Amino acid sequence: MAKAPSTVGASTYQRIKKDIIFGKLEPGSKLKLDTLKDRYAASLSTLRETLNRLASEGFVEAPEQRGFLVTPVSREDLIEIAELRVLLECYALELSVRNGDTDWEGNLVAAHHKLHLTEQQLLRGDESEKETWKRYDWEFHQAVISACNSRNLLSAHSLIYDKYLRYQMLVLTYRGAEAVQEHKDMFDAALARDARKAKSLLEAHIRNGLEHTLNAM
Amino acid sequence: MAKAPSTVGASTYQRIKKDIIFGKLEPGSKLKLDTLKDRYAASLSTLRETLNRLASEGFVEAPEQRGFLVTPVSREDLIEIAELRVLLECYALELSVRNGDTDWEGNLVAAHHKLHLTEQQLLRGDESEKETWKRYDWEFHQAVISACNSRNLLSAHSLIYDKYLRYQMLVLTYRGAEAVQEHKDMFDAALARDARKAKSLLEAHIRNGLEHTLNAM
DNA sequence: TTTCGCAATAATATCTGATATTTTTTGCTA
DNA sequence: TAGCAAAAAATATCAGATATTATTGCGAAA
Repeated sequence: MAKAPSTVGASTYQRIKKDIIFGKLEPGSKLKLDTLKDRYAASLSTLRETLNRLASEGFVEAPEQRGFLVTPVSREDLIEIAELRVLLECYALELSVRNGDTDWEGNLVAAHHKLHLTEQQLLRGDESEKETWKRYDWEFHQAVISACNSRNLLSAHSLIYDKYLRYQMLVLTYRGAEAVQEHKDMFDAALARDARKAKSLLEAHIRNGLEHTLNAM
Repeated sequence: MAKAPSTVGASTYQRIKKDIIFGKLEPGSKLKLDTLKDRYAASLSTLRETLNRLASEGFVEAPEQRGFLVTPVSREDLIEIAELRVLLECYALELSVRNGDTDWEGNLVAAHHKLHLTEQQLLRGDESEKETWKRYDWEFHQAVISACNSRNLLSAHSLIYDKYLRYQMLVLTYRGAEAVQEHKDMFDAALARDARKAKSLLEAHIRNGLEHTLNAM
């Protein structure tokens, strides 16, 4: 479960990234090195390494000679990200559904099961597990495309997924039963190896999420 | 032309990246900090910042606790990158051809002109300008998709283009007249706003380049 | 009052050097 | 030759120090 990073650098990286995605570090806010030093208990050099990395991933901006700030958000940016996610994830899905073996199926079933359980909890009003839910959402989408056989594609997707996720966390509202159904349908189509159908369901799923998030912004 | 970066960090970044892409730093080779310190005249901290950035872009690997190395190359990786480039660039091309205004056309004409001139030189056997040629190749492909209206897409494309470029530089052979023709046809189709045709030409262009590079590896 | 310019203050980028850890190498033994 | 331990080399991390650059606040000029 990707825990316990051995080095200070890796751990700071994960924590800051998470804080950006989950909104604890507000979009557009200045990242003053001295402040971060206390907050994350890391040295200046380590922090700068981390921020450089996040800058190249696009979670942080680094205008020359002016330090760092959390990348601002905007409707246009969200739309771009959602469209890019559609492009990458649908493509990966197609490859994955074509290539997936028995292991892939097993993993997919497990991932959907866990996601589904958590979604049921949320529907019942138990909102205590939002972070868990998001992890399972990630694991599910990841499982679907995991057999695409392209590390490069997976890593591009992972980046764009995280950026999309930040916007979802920003508005903090749960789409509810519809999303549950969309996951279920997509899951079924993928298992049935119906790539075309799965793709169109996925596309709709992402577009609906986009719509929902835009309305809530 | 993106020159004269004001800070040491920015300049080191550009230089190392360039050296990786153009093969001066060999794939898989260890990047020892002390050595780099001399070679790039930057301090340890600055170097580590730079390498972290390059690591997150995928030009460098950073196995924990073991420093840095130039990302190795492989046939599979090249294929993945080429396919991803097809996906991103074709998509961006479609958007761009639909949205492009007069400025876009003007810029495209200029870019193709410069590329074409340099290609003529290369055909005549003047290989002295390989780096220039590649810059114009980039400017041309960039110009085609520049009106796609998505910063996120453009930056993803830029990254993948550079990775693809490294493989081309690795084999160092020029594809010649065919490639020139492909550029020309694509240029014409784009100007004529025939997105479908331009896309299929672009796809073939990239696939042919891939084939060529694979054979030369 | 608004604007401009400059001094004071705060923050950044960069470097050097030190330390604790971890990897890698070397060399010896079984 | 396999295997292990000491020695050497590198790494990750930190704590200052300095020069440079950005920001802020205030008084003078319009």
